[in-house]
Amino acid sequence: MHRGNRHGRSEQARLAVLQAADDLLVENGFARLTVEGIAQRAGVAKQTIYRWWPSKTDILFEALVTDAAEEITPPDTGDPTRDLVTHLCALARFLTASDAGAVFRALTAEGQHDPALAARLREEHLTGQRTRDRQLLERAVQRGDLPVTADLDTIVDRLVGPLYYRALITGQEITTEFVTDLVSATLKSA
Amino acid sequence: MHRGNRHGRSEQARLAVLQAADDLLVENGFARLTVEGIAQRAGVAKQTIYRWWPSKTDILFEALVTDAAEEITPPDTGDPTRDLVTHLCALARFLTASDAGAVFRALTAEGQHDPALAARLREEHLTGQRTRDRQLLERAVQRGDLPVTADLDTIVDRLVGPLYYRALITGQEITTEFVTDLVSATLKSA
Amino acid sequence: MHRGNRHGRSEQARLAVLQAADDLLVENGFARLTVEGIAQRAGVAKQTIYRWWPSKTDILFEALVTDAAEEITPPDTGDPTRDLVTHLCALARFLTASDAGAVFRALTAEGQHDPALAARLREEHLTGQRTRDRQLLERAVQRGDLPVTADLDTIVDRLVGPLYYRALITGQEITTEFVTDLVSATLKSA
Amino acid sequence: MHRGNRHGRSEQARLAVLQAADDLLVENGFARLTVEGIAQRAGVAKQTIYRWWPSKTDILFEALVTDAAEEITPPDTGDPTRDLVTHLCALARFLTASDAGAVFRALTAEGQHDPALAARLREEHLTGQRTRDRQLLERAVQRGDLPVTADLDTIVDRLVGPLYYRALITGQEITTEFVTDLVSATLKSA
DNA sequence: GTGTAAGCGAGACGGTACGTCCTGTCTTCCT
DNA sequence: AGGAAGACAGGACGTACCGTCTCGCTTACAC
Repeated sequence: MHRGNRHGRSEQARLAVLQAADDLLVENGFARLTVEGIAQRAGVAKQTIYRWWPSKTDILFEALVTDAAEEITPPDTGDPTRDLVTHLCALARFLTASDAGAVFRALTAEGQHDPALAARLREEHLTGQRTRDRQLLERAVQRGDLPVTADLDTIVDRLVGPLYYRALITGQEITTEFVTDLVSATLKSA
Repeated sequence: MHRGNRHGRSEQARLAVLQAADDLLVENGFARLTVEGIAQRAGVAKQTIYRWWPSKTDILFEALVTDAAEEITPPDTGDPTRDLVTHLCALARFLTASDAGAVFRALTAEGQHDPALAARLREEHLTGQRTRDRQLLERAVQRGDLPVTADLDTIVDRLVGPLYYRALITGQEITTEFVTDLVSATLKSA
Repeated sequence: MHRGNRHGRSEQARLAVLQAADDLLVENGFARLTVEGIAQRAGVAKQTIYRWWPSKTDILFEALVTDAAEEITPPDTGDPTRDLVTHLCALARFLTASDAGAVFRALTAEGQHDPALAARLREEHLTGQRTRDRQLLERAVQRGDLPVTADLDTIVDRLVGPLYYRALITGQEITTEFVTDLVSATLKSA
Repeated sequence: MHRGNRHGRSEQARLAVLQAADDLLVENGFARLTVEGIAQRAGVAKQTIYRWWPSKTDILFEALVTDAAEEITPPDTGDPTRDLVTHLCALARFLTASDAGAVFRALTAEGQHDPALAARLREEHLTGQRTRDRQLLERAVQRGDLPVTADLDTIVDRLVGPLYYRALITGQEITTEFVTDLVSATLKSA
């Protein structure tokens, strides 16, 4: 089980820690997520965690970046509007129902009182996410569903903002109908 | 300075605790906000805090409800669109720049891993806030700026969602222009 | 069980700690004596220990001073030589066979690399012990068994030195015969 | 500095370790003597230490045995009493003022809670030391300064006991006068 | 006007988790 | 093959707060 050598860390230990952190977060919530507990669950020494991750949020961070991209990569069926609805529904599912989404919510929460974490979250996750969101709008422009003059960034805000709002703030359900109406209204007004 | 008597709690202690909690949250962030610290800053015994508030989030909660309503009560100039822009700008300022907003962000963050807190936040703050938000739309309906068939709740989501998204998630600035465009596009498409 | 109040510490906790430290030292030896272990055995929080004792040696110290004096207070039968033998045998037993003696040996050991501890051990234990040792010699002087010119401090060294040497260094048994011979030879040569 | 070869252990590394252990013991005391620190000071890998010495006390042990004998080998001037005083003064100096003495004190201290170490210390150091001590007494017997019936082992105890006692327990200075008186009194009473 | 009871500041208590340090084992590379 | 490097599991360290408790003081109503 020991890997110890001069050329780098144990991949086994790294994955065990990420998995344990993910599991414990989902099981017990962020408040009860402790480095001590992660170490025990992962069968790893605390020092090994502190050696590679400055804090427990960094562990979650790594877990998030690893998982998120694949879960919410937009489809491309040739019908931008339909793809948009599909993609936003996937995003809603990610935010409300997936393990990675739980990690995202926890990190966003921490980011409220930790500007550095918030910044890192934007750089390493949100930027990529917005790029994926934009792709669909760019295809819509190409198809003529949106005017070339449209401010796509603002439109992204108008599309995903209500989803994040419902998922993180009000907790209202995000139905397909809600998404469909949101998309059609937003595209129409652009 | 002791109040000690058989008929009720010390208002002085209550206010000192709320103020201390608010200050320490803004100064040090939520992570470093401790009951121990609040007690010391407020010149109050820990037991006095535990006697009246189940947890430190309850202290913040009381501080929020006290402050929030007055900061974001919508105006009524007779011009619903203009009022809407004014109100949403005030909301944006509340979310990003006020002390009460910092408390709101902290509680929303905690609510991500504490469903009971999230529910309470909705009941005691968000519901009232959405009611205030809706009032403007109802006036717009009366003025004929919106069709009577419009689903006002959904429109509220589309209006405030992007603001919360920028304030809590991306951290992008919320300019008057952004709000103005958001309002006109949303009303147009409804 | 809790005492917590403004008028000082819990005597119960104090005694539990002293007893646990004493027991664990005898059972496992000094090397395996940990604050963690003492706290657990005593049913006390680590912080309670750190609050009242700067280090684990201080705990042992308190245990020693409490116990030692009564174990090795010299007798007075009117026969100084006999009393001397009795007393030195008691001292030998203390050094080699008693719990308090185990504590003494451990602290003396620590004192080898901690001058402050060594000094404190002298002040608070050894000085008293030597005073008790001297009393017998003073009585011997009064009886005429020793010349008034005798340097009693030096004689104490010659009497107890070999006992400490056997007990702490060579581990040889200290028989009554050895003590008897030591006393008679030492008194004769003084 | 690398020796890495196929022909047995590096004498260079061995000496560096012994020297480093000795230095660090004198500089920082036993409590702060760590295998990690010795390895770093000696420019040697931890594993090299663990390969050759079971524990850090074994390192000190080897250092002691190497140094001690030569420091306290008794002289032979033909005057046993004078030699005895000289030798005991050398012993006192060894115990209180030499580097090897510091190692001896540290090991004796450890021996208080480690019977195996204590036994080894007796076998490999103390036995030899006592033999050297005895030689002088045997010469004294040959010269007629001591009766042939004298129990030399007991006399050794009476001579060196007070020295160890002062050096390790009370910390009193060991003056030439003290030693001279001790020797004359002891020989007289034998 | 005295007695009683509730709220108060204070702070010790048993605990949990923190982040650091060192141990002794192990693996890999270099010589 | 020996030595250097260094990652690993384990576990004690001393610290910070947690939430509970008991204390002795200070009121102010109730008798």
